[in-house]
Amino acid sequence: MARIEDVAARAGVSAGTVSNVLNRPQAVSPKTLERVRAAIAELGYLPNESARALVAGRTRTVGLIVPDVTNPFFADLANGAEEVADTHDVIVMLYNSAESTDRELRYLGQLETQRVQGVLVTPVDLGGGNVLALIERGTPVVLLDRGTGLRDLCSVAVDDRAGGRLAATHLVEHGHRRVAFIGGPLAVPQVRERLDGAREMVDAAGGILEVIEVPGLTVGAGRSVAAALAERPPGERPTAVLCANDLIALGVLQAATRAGLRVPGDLAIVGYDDIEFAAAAAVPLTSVRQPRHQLGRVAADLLFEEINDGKRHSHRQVVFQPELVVRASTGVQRG
Amino acid sequence: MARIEDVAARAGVSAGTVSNVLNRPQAVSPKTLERVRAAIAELGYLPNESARALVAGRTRTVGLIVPDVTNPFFADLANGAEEVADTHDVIVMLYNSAESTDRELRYLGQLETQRVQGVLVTPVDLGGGNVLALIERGTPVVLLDRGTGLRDLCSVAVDDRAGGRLAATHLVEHGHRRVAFIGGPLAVPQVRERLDGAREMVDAAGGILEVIEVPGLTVGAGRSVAAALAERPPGERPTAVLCANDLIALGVLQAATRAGLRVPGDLAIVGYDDIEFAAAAAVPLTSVRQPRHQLGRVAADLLFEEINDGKRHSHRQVVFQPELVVRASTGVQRG
DNA sequence: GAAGCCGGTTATAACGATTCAGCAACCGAC
DNA sequence: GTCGGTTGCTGAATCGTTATAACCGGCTTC
Repeated sequence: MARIEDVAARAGVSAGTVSNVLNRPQAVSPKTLERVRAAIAELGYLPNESARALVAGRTRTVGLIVPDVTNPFFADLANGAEEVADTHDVIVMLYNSAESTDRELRYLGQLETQRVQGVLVTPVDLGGGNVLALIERGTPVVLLDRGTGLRDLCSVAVDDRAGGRLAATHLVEHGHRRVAFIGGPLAVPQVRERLDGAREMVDAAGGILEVIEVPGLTVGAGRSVAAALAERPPGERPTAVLCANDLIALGVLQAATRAGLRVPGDLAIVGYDDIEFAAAAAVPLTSVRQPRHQLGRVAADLLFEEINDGKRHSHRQVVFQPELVVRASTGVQRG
Repeated sequence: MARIEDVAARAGVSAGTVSNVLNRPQAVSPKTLERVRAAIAELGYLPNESARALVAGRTRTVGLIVPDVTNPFFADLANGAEEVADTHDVIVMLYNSAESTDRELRYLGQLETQRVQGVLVTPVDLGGGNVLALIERGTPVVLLDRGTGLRDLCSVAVDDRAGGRLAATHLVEHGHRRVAFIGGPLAVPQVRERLDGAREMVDAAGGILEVIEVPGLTVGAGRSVAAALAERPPGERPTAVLCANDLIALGVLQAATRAGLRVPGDLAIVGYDDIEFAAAAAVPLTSVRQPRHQLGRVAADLLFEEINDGKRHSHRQVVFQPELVVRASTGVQRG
């Protein structure tokens, strides 16, 4: 593969000039510029990034570690981050930790030996143990959607409590007074916050919020809860459920329909995340949407700010507001 | 950040010895080994990959470009590839082309300037135009799940025709003689092959296969087809549908149930891909499963074979056999 | 006692780019 | 015709690592 010297020889100039053509073309005369460019094209020359990184002391890459690539939330977020990185001439390396601390640790290590400029990461363990070591050794890090508790770090997140309030307010305004919150484990901050927000509004309306904790945010969990709810006499059943994510909501929808409950007539449903399937469900789902793409963009902005400002950078925590998308599963005004 | 010289100074040896500790510890005396390792730990030294790559003339990375990271098929495939890469001490860089030729081209370019050892890619355009340039300049490439037409390349894929046969045979054995195939665009080789396989078996059984082409493999497409089918008088309606993927199948399931058709009583449904939602659907879906993980592993194996064998490597096309997962949507034996 | 060997170590030369001081050629101005 | 000032290019040093040849006591071996 052609090196810069080969190009230089072919164009009859020195290597330094070729480098100038590549990096500061305005410092080269039009005539040689053309000659060198021709040589580059003829040889199919591509600069060696390793050599560049070595002399520059930094690579042109940042890392992005998400807990689940198959979740559209993170795919959109990744796109947003990439757009911003692009404007900085930086490549985003994407990794899927799959919620595994081990994988996260491995990837962080890889990114560090690769000397990436910075890392965007949704930490698996909320204390951010793996991440702290990186930071101490000087790699800029921005936290995504989790671990906002860590004050001396940049982070972006969505206000889950506000999301809970949004969903609950919507139900209350539709006349619901018996509402169930389905989600879990409650130890997950995201779930907890959504619950707290919901409780706040239901309480304020003088309603009753029943909390049904489930082991995971899955379709299966939603189905078994709905099956149990359907068994109750109508008077002891909530008229609406607020689910911690759309998967649970879809499960509830399936099992409830199956058991003969009509949605939203007998049971209104609100989901969370607004995944693609939410709109495509048998009864399109009302859901809380998060500004995913924007989240990625701002996270990347913060990261580059930190990279460029160096020591005199002050960390910021950005919190986005979610938005309610109303569809058929909560029906029309009631009561 | 600490360099190898810093470690050497601290341990009272030369840089060469530190390098030996890292790369050929058996060539170093136990005493100095220990001293050097201690120094490494104390300084938190991490070798600079750019420098390593520069002298080695090759990086320790390969690229993986998939058309849709959110599709579990590719996520599993990526995991398989990564496992293999791990045993070669190589990092997998993951990219999402999102079916965009532009993005694919950009990523391929990035990978090439990064001097990756090789690339695994599901080409967006089936001719593989973008990919050919890479290959000509000497980067080993293995094609994933597409573009198997290109003979002088390594590739892995799943036998879609066999998948179609598998699904159709299952329906025929359950007594179905009026079957509809729903999928499209038919120009997509995957879809076409599945259809051909299905036709083969339905024809052999003396049945009738109706082809319903849809613009895309989406839930919405499935729903509108099912709505139309439900309008027909029972005698003119197929008793079973074979869908080109699970999303269509889920759409059909929803709309059919909605219209009062019972699944599988009035309409049996077979999907394709066996995505997670298939098992979690209102009526769990019979579907054709592909050995996704294995696909990734073998693709990576082929790539490393090519990387290590160099010129005297002969390209291979590996084709996997799919597997039918029977669930409730095709019910019990009929007729 | 000289020659050869051996494990363990060091010094040195790459790898492919960028940067920067320095130099030649040319410019208009006096 | 000489002088400062550009402009455009070259040559050398440099980044952090690995590979390799050379070295060096200490030990056999004849």
